[in-house]
Amino acid sequence: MNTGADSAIEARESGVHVVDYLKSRGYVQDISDEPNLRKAFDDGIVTAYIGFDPTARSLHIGNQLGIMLLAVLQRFGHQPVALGGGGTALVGDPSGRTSVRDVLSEEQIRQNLRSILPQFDRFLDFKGNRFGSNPPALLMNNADWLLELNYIEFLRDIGRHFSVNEMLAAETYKVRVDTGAGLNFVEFNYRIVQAYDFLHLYRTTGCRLQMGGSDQWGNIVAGVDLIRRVEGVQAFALVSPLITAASGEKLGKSAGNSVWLEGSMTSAFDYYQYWINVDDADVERLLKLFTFVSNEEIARLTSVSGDALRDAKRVLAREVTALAHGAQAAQEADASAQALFGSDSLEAMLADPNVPSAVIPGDLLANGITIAEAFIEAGLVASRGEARRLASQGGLSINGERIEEVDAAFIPSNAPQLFRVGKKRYKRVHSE
RNA sequence: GGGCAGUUGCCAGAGUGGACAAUUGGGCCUGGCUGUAAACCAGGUGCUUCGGCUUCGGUGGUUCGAAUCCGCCACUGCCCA
Repeated sequence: MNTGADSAIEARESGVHVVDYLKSRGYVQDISDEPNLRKAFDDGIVTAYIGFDPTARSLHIGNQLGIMLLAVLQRFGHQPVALGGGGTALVGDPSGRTSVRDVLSEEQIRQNLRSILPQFDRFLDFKGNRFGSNPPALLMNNADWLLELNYIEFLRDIGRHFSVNEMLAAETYKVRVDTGAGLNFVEFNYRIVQAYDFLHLYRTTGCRLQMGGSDQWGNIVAGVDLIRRVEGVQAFALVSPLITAASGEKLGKSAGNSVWLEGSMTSAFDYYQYWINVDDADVERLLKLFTFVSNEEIARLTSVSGDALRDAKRVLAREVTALAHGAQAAQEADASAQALFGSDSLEAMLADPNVPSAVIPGDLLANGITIAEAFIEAGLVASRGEARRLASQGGLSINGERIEEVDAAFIPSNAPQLFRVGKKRYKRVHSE
């Protein structure tokens, strides 16, 4: 089932141009000067960066497209830079926001960065030559240079290159001004700060390409302009389309919650489930964007329709989970999914250590609890009222038996019991 | 600095003294049909020992009774300077 092959590495070996590979995969929405960027790639190692906002203590699926862009470039022998926005997060990007963003504390951001940075490790190679010949990826934090900026110097050297008229005309700011939603001065400066990042990276690492989602186009081009004005050098922008699920929902949202890369926030099992549950219409696109499965294999997998498309989803879920959580975790998540959904075997589900489990402590059981309370203890429902509602709608079961009366006494068992809410939420519950 | 408007449940947004746990839409959840998909249909969506209890930016009042009236505070927007 695991295809094993890495289409980016194969493409490089067979002489496909990076830009063509990126395009064939659907990563490219816009490039600032494609002919010259192609030339730059041909002439040697290109250093490229993407910024990541440390607004939470883990990256989520929404960030993963950017990681993939970096990962592809590295497989083609170029140098990716993952930039933690420790400094810019203190400012807050107004792009795509209709209201003023909450600003996190410096300490909060620092903590977030510490836990985020290791997550890149599975996708990128920080030592070098893991994908044939390739330079090591770099990890940087813009707080390192932004925090020590001198305001007056910055205004004099950088600020003078920016036209307020031009900025006000930009969609990002215009929307906020026109709708009267408000835009404070700090946010207004975000673009300038990000442009400065690009300049700084050019100066310190020779970075000449910034990538990102299409919503970042304006910010990236501002950096390209700044580098041209200050250094007289051509830099490039490459942005990917904004990826939304067929449902119109933002990618990476499950029931309105983000799907995280951090296993303690979203388990590998749930992560796998997110991908296997994607809309039929999204499978092909997601395989191209989030895996290294070859174009031919993807075409083959998605040429079918109906039920058979589930094989494609399974490949998607396995491959992406392997990237984010490792091959072992992907294998286990896949096996668990088979146990839960592939058969009706209660024994299989109960025996599966990868199905999330919960423990009901003995001191609670000593006094006797109701079924509703047991579900609350297991973390499957929030309140008795909810348990009652679900039961009346036929949504609760233990070991496959529908619960009719949630106020009945819960009967503990020495063996684990399979609690279920709806079709997809399961827990193996142990009574102590 | 001055004038005006606003702050309601996950979101949008009704409600202007009792019939309000609060109309409606979206979202979400459950059931049915299915393929762990989509679409569609139905129900649900504060907590509860089912007696009640706690919610409408914060706080203090008025009143038998306040999301609704009054004072102060905070935040947001608009207009003027």
